[in-house]
Amino acid sequence: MPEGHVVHRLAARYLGSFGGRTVAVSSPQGRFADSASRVDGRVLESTEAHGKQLFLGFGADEWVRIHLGIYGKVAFGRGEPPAPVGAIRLRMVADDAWSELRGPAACELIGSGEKADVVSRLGPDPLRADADPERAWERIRRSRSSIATLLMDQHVIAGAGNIFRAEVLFRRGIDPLRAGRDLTRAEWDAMWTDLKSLMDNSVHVGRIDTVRPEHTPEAMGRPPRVDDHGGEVYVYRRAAQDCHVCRGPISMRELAGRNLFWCPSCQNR
DNA sequence: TAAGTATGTTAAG
DNA sequence: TTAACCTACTTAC
Repeated sequence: MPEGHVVHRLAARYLGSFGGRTVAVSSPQGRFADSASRVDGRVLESTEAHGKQLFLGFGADEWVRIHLGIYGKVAFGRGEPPAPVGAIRLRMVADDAWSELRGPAACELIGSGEKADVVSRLGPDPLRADADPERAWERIRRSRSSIATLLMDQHVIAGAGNIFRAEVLFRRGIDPLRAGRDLTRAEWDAMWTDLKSLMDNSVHVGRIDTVRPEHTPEAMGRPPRVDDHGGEVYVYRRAAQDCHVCRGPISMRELAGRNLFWCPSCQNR
């Protein structure tokens, strides 16, 4: 379930459950076993999220870098940890808390230099206070790639994924296939501001809700909608369904290997 | 039992 | 542009 908001929530949760405490670290599945033994019994001192990258800090120079990929999940609990079930790559246990990481694309122990390298390759993360949207704009304003492609490129903007991309483009009325260099500065500023507020909200509520109050099914006099990804959205995974605003059909096509959703009538700018 | 699906990234061609 | 790779769960046969 991983776009950037999930990763920021995980950083807070790992810190809340284990920060400043001695933790038992293991890898029941085995693939992280050698590295786990090197931080086993140490104190988890800090956690950081940069886009979709999660870092768990042990001492000044040892970091567990986690990237959930498309399947990765973390379960947390209190009290005695359950017997291992399935492929648990990273298990962390303190005296009264435990966590289990399954299915990450990456889980590795790295030094602060490698961590800095990873972070330096990322674009600004709208969820971070130190984000500089100007860096993203410098890339976008020169690029022939579509804005839809650019929004998913972690070197341009870090943390947005397929849902935030589809939803912010809808909310700004922007045709996803427009080239980055054809966007105006005002359009970019509005998009960044909107993306930031959508992502901030998602960190707080733990799901992606993007539908404005005036467009909810209730406000539009329509039956409430149950979405299996858990949030209220305008276009994501709503191919061929009615647009909440104009009631025309939502479009879908594949773009760079990912499904792109948009409303051709509302997104004409 | 097999196939299909998923909010992602990387490497090979 | 395509395939490979992480894992669990749902649906079809």
